[in-house]
Amino acid sequence: MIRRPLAVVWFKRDLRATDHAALALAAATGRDVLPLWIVEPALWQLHDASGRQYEFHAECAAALRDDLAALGQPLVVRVGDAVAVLAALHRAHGIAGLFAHQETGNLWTYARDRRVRAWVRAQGIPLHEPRQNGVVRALPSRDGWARQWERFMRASCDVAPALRPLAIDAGTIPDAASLGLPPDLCPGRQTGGAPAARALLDGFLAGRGRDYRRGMSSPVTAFDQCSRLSPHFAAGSLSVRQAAQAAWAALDRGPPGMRPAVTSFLSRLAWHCHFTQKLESEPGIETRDLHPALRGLRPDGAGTEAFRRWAEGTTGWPFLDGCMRALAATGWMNFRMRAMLMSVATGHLGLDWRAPGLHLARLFTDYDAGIHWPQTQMQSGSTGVNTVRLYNPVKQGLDQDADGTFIRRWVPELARLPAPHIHTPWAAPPDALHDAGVRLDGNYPRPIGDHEALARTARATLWGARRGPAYRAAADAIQQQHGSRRSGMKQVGDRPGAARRRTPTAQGALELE
DNA sequence: AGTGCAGTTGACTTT
DNA sequence: TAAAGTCAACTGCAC
Repeated sequence: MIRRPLAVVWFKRDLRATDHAALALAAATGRDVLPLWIVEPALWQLHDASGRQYEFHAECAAALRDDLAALGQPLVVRVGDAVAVLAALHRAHGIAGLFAHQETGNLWTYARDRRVRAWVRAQGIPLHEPRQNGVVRALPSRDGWARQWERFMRASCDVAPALRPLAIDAGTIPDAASLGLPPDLCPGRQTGGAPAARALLDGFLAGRGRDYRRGMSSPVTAFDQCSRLSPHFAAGSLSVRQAAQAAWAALDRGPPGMRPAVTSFLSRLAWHCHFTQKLESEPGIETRDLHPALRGLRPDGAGTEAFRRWAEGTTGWPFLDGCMRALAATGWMNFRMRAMLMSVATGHLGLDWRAPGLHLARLFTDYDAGIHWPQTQMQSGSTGVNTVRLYNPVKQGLDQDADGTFIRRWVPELARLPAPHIHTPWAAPPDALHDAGVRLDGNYPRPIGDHEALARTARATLWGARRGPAYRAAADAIQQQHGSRRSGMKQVGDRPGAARRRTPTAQGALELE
């Protein structure tokens, strides 16, 4: 039998057929192209993985299978260890080249990619790893990063190539249970796949996002007024570049009045890559406090009563509980409230960020290590670069949900309590509680503590760790490596003693809303 | 019509 | 992406 060695395109978190450099490169070789998705059980067993994420990815893969079938060869799916699957394909068909996008994942996928790299080298198989977003591998310095981001995003996207059909079993996409994933009830989960992504993008730019800048802050409005593209970026069913180019097109010829929203959206696309770059440059961010002075500051919270109540949404702070429950039921939460959830866990409750970080990772359909772990450390005050930001769970509720609409929906025990008591049921008059059918520590808990006193303690702990001569030097080094050059924050080379003023835009250095 | 004053607003600092 | 505190300028109002 004459073997025709294959150009294998390994799809990872890039489950789309368009703007896919690895697919285009493979097709350009003229060889038969095998589009491959490897479902790795060990990856889905990790503590940051969940059923909702897998199901979303599986829907993306199913849509990709259809898109590729239309091009000539459907997606081939195999279950198992990546090296084992590739080795089996190599034995059966011969692999002439492996094509896969560079990607920034967690420590497990980082190690997995190194194993695959070692294997292809040993086999003499050429490996091609093109870029797919604004993240730069082996980046020597952050200088000029923003400029190269725009250059990459402005470059034209690859169109999907025609594929020759192969006589290879396409395999089936397994369900979550067969991978050993526990049941993960998420009735409001978003739907995966490039068509769903395109519909969200088009709808957002056509007018749904008109009030984006104001609407993103409150969970009452954010579910409708944000783009909701995050899970698609995480699975790759839409590329950041495809979104950026659609946004630029909307600025040129989209509906009038959308300009502020689209401009904000574009800046967030850049931030998406900015945060991923941090993890790409320093993968240890997943497990290690960025600033040495903050290591070991807080106890591991896993298994504690405080952690359990935080994770279940029964802290007794109604707005916080509502946010946690809404996240569990939908797989999504707006940025501000994500920060509040992490801030309360690591601030008021004084827990180390790792267990809360893993809990949130599993609840996020859009979990992406490159966004999540840099954000987790920032929101916990572990980077040492940013100021301590403790969110007041009651004040946020009064600001973002003044009339209690959101709390009523997600904390139905309190639904009949009128605002403003719904924000502070522990302080409500007994007859108001009675009339609303609320029994404190009966059907809704008293708060886990006095949030103002807890915040004072947290502030003292976090600011206390910042005193000491070694603190500033280490913080400066972190800013130099990871900070945005647009931020207006102190740069090495600033004159000592020069005013380090932060203008309102400079405060926005790490501002996502 | 000017004055005193309590309360508000916004800019800025500190934690 | 915070919140609380300080301070000065401002406002509305009574007299």
